[in-house]
Amino acid sequence: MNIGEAAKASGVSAKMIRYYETTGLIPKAERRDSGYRDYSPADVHNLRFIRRARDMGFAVAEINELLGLWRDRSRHSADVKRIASAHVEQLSARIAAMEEMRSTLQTLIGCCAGDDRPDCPILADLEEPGVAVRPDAQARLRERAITNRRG
Amino acid sequence: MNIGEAAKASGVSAKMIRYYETTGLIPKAERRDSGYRDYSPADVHNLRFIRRARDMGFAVAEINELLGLWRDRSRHSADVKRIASAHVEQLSARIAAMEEMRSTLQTLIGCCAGDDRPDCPILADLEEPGVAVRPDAQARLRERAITNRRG
DNA sequence: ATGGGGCTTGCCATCATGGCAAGGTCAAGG
DNA sequence: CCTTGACCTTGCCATGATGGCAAGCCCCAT
Repeated sequence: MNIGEAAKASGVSAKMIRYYETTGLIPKAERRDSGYRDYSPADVHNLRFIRRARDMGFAVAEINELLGLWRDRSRHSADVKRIASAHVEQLSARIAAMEEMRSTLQTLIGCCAGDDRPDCPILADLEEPGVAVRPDAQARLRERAITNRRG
Repeated sequence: MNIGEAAKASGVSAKMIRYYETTGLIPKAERRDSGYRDYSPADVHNLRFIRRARDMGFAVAEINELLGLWRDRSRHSADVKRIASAHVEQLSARIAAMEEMRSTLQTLIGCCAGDDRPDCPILADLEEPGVAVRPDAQARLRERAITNRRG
């Protein structure tokens, strides 16, 4: 199986398959006389595992650990669970940070006329945080944003 | 004002101030005879705007647009609002993608004993999606989105 | 005048991915 | 058999925002 076929079958691009090989995430592929890499169904199975883990947001270093545990028949599921839990924590932290950004921006957007006049609470807040929108107005707007998405 | 003082006053690291200068986000700083960059309070004001916009997750290219509108006294607030709204959309998309990852992982984690035995639904799902857990969680992950960028 | 801290530039690294280019290989059809 | 087009190879460059390191110069206080 050529790298292009393996790519289609696994969902991992040929470019990334080569990259994973150079970084040691996957073993070096067999080569044919032509120099072409040759992949077995087992290799594709491996790649699909990687692809799936990437889809869940795991970093390559974490996937390396997961692959090790996957291969280790005497693994402890606690180790897998610990990696996954740490990743969930990381996801939660990033989600929270982005939600805070979004909330702030939605408040400001809700205060912006969005017409052809120059006055803009969004710019005003970037210039001097908290001056353009008083906290109580912010709180009201946040409530509306949550309960009624068209404020 | 030296770059270090400007950095402290603005919250932007000296390194990033130089970077913003090379990329043209901010104009080239005045230089003293020694070659040291010299910053005015207005420069710091500029940098704080940038810092704040970064805190809200705007990319540097977007901040460039925002700075242009900030300086333009004949701007239309609609243009600012459009940029901010687009960014909120982007944040929402990333948040949704990460929430789906988290949801899937939490389901799997909830099915994992987390002990010293090797059986692990997390690995099982990475190997063969949807076999270890209910099918509805599987359907969600099929949608794959761009998720790894910082907000 | 000396020492320590700040400034300069420049280069490297991150992380996962895409793109481009020059050249070799394979398979199908004339 | 030869051409053609699709595919493979390696290698280098770019991304985006940030940190680190290093060699060398500058400034101020003792």
